Amino acid sequence: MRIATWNVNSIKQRMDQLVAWITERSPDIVCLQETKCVDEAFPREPLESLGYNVAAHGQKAFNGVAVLSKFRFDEVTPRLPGEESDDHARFMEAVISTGSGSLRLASLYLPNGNPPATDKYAYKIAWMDRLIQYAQERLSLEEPLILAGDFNVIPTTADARNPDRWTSDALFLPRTREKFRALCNLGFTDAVRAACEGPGPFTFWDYQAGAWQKNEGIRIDHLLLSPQATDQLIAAGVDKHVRSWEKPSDHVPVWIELGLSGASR
DNA sequence: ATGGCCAATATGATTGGA
Repeated sequence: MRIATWNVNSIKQRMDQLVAWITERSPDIVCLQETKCVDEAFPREPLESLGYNVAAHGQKAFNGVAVLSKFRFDEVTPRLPGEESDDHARFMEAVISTGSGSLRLASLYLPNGNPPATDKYAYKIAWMDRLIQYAQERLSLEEPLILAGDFNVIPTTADARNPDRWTSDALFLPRTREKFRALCNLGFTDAVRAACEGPGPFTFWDYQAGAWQKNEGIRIDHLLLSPQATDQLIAAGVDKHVRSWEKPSDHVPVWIELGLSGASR
């Protein structure tokens, strides 16, 4: 079974690329971020025609997450617990019935947090604390669990082409990386790092300053696997070539292959 | 050469992204 995550930077602007990539990669489950689209306007039909169930949680203009699944949704729960007043559409948990039992996953879009000296960074850190709390509770279920999405965290110096350029950025500050480590150390496996030696691979290249042409990339889109999901990990990778397509997102798809059968859909 | 982009909005300038 193949599970992927992709920050598409507007679902409406990226439908052609999304369909092309799905056709090429045939993922069973896709977590999307930055759909930038209210649920009523989400382009469900072309995706349903490709055989996916669609669960979207969006808002006007910014943020927005979704999950596409060839398998049935048993539960779909928007919003990260822990702060009722947080109205950003950045998180959706889904429980999915696969041929090999139940799989719980979250499609998440962690706050950017820049500039660091503002309440935006405080919001990022508070959001990470809430994510840690959520993850701790879910790990206690001892089930296959996957946290997938745009974490807006560069975990280590191996995850940026030029780490020096990111030293004072909210994506790479020591406090940010410390929180990410605290999350991972609950028992998650960073699937791409487990499968690929660094430095790289990267998942984001800025539109500006010829970042793609110079390979000035960073790795900020991650798939974190619970021990029970890690037991099934076969392969992981990044579809870098998608960044070279016409009208690309600034992020590319990241995927894992799990040894769960997809028998009954 | 240290700057260069892209998407959404009651839009022609601003905000957010990273």
